[in-house]
Amino acid sequence: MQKKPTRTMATTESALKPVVTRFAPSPTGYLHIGGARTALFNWLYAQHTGGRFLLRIEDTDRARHSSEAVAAILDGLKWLGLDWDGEPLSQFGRAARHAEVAHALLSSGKAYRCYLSAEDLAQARAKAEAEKRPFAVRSPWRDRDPATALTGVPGVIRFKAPREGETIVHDIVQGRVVFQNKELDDLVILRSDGTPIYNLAVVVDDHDMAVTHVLRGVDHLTNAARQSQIYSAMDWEVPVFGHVPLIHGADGAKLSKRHGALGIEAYRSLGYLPAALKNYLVRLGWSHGDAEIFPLEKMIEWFDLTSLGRSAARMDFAKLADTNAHYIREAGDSELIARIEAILPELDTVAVPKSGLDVTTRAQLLCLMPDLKLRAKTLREIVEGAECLFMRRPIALDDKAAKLVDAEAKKQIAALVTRFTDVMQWDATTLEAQVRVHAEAGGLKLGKLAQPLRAAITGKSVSPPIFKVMEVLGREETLARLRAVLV
RNA sequence: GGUCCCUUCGUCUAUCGGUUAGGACACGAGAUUUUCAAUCUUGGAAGACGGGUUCGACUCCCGUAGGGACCGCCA
Repeated sequence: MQKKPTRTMATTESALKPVVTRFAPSPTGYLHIGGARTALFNWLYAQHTGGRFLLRIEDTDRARHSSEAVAAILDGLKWLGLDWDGEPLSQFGRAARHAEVAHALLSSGKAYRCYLSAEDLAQARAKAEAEKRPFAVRSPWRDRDPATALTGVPGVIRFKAPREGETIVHDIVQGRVVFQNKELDDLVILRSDGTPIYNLAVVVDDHDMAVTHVLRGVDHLTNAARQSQIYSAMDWEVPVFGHVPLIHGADGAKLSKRHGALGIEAYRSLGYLPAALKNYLVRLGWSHGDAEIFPLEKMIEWFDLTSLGRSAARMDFAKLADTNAHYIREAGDSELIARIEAILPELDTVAVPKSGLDVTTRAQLLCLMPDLKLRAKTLREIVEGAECLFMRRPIALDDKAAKLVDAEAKKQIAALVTRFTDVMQWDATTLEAQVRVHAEAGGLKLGKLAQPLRAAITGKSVSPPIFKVMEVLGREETLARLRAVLV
């Protein structure tokens, strides 16, 4: 290595070693919000240190594996912009290596063949429960001479966990967590069919992939203890563990479908921006002083493991919406249109062309976008705000709108129509000027005229600025809509 | 039940023994306004409880209560 020491490495900015992190979902369902957050944390930390972020699919349980789920997870990560290094690794494909390690443990006396049947175990468990006694597997095969191994019975390989002393997990988030070894029993590492069990596979893979930092949900904390024991048995270096708190529903209970344990693709089709979702997620359990908005570069620059909190956070859709509104306002108009078009087929709340926008509508939408995005918290709300563009004559007026178009209003509209017919320049400024002149002449407040116009043109009492809508709709369409309420 | 973890405004959080306990979202009031927003001003709102340690605790220690996670030949 001939690396010249750079200036930055010597200065105050700590020269962090590039780390290797990973995200290791099991493909049993979609990528949920909690998974997205752990993936984000891992990704951010890798970026922060200039390291690598790897992806591994934990698919050793073939019965629960689904390739659609894998695809959904990859799509979700891509949508969020969490790109991984190299090819995603399939854990299943490494079964031979896992078995090899299990056998190495076996021959070094750190594991043993166990012939306890599932029924034996179930009985022992039931008995312990009946006696209100904590259950731990105590296999009679643990200390038996390996030569007495049964033949013809498949059996499993169990890890010979230490019975004395304690196992300490040094966790960068949770601190020093001590487990008494007598509480940890001998876990199966290789099934009777020769396939590996999760806790073994994880250790072997993380080691082989040279993972330096394992960031995952606290639900894995006890696994960290058992995994630490396997690391020691293999004489491998234990990675840095960081067990992040889980995300709860708004009521503090476990996140269920009712609360919004939606797949990431649901957030997409609800009209959230990936940047907003990332921003919201990174603030759940992590902070950087009073900062709330993190442009990606800042997020990467500031993200650290020491500022991760230890308590569970609740999902707050109002805050997510606010963050999303912020990113919508910052986004480019054509980018927003592209994102809207991407989710158009999934929009069921508004009458929009599912097939896509025609050239005219897209141009109108683009023109109105600066006004629309100021009023929307989600892409769906943008579309809802733009509904007047998708409407076809005759425009149906809702109750409030119908009320606004009373006899007096119709009189004014009739007068305005004549005025508009002669307008040279059909744009918002000119139109507004015309209406203002008319209002002044009649001694009316502008709202007295703008509201009926809005009602007649959009069918609603609220809309984007009405003169802008008129401009975008064009002379012909606008006048036609106005005349329609006069008959 | 056992083990482990957590506990500051309604929510997300700041505070790293000395602050009028700060910010953001949400909520209330006002200003502005062609509607709705946006924006600006402004208000209310918190250290679970009980003991210690200390000159001094939100901050450290212990206990209680509440919440959570894990206890599979699942991951």
